[in-house]
Amino acid sequence: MKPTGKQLCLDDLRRRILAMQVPPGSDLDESELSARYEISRTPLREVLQRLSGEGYVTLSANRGAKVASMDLATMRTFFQTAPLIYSSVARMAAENRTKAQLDDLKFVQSAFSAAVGGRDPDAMALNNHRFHEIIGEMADNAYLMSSLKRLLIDHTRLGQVFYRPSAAAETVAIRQASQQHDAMIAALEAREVGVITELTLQHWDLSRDRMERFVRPDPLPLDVIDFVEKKNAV
Amino acid sequence: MKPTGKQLCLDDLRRRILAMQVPPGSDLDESELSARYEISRTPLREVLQRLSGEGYVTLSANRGAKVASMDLATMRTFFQTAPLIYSSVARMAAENRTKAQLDDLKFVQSAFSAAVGGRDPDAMALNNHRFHEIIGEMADNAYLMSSLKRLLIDHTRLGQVFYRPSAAAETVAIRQASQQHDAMIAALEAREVGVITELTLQHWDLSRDRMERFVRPDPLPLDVIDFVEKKNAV
DNA sequence: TGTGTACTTATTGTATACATTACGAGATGA
DNA sequence: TCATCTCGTAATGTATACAATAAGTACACA
Repeated sequence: MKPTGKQLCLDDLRRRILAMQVPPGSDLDESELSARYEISRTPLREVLQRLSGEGYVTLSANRGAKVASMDLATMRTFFQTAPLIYSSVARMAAENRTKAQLDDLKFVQSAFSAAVGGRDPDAMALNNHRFHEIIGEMADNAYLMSSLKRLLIDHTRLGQVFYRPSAAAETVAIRQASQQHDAMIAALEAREVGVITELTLQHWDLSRDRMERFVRPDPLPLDVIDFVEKKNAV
Repeated sequence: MKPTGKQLCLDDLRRRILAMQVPPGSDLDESELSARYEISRTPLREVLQRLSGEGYVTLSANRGAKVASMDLATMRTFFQTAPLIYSSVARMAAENRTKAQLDDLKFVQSAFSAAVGGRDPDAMALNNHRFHEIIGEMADNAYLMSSLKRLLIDHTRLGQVFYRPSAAAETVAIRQASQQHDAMIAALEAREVGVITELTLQHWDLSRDRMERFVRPDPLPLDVIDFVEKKNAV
């Protein structure tokens, strides 16, 4: 069964937004997209409506679709909300997970691990996204799932920095994150509620630390600033 | 500016679903609805897509739209999740509320109070819904808002019992709820985080108590059962 | 009588033409 | 030179015709 162009469009747009291949706030042109995915505007618009419902894009009347923006206010809310939802979801996941979901999770984690080994930032980001989405599915809570998915969109987009190691410290952190994934799988398998909650918060702290470092980077040492100024003066 | 039929359709469907005028799980026929609201199927489908994103309806491929169901599993999750989200939202609302939002809230509460006086169950349910939605807007947290809105849909639908007083105890509870609303407004105005959290949980307890009583009603006294059996035997 | 199968019908999904709205370029005036 | 208005163009929003899919029904056959 050939995947219908509509489904392809939906998946691809999600992927491209998560990978920041289309930057936050950018306009999405209906004609252009319908041509690209070879579907007419009617189903394309349904895709955009759906992406809007999921928080990937925002629609405004007579103005079309924009990729959801990530301004400072949004990010502040993100950092405030994520630990609450993540830990709640993790607890419920340990209580409600099924065997099949656990197998899914292991499979995705192996893909994530492979991506780390192969230094493929997009594959890392997307598999990490899916990893945490599966934990959401395990929790089996439609109410929290909607919040979680929205958080994960922004988390994955912010995390792009994380998975594109500019410094050696990043690769160390990525391996540490991968190990935390393994530990989380074990805790979920054993239904250890206390352990999964603690691991989830540690995992969050690691991630937050990296992301905040990006938002507010370490100040350059004075001599470097000096160097840059001299260079610009030439 | 005449409200476009599409907006009317959206609002009316939401209202009717919340008021249980269309029961959970019932099918929504596209042709019928497009005729009723005098819009063509294209914009109607966009309305359904949107309602699906908000959790009012569920869509399945080639099977159309159904009003979101309320099975036992859903309700179990609801009771588990609501206090977490409600209290978190309330706290943030106290921190972030604006004057304009507070005025909105007072206005809606006066409408709610009037509905209580006028014994208008639909107006009570809808104004109560809006009351808590405004508190969500005050919190200014897009992530939690999506969860909150979904919770409120089911809360309002379950609450239909609450606002259609069969026993005298219900009217007493409704007046108590209304007084709690007033207290919550005061706490939000004063930005008393501790107070609003406490009030929110009390408000929840009151509501939950009534709803659970509906789900699992008090058992009939034995002599009544006896009477019913005799009657059926005739 | 039960079961499987082809056909009919009703409903959803898609394409396309048309209507409407927003945005910007250019003209006109102060 | 600047502001404002008008109009053209390009986008989004809507209606409708058509295609594809699913459910129901009648019929044949065991």
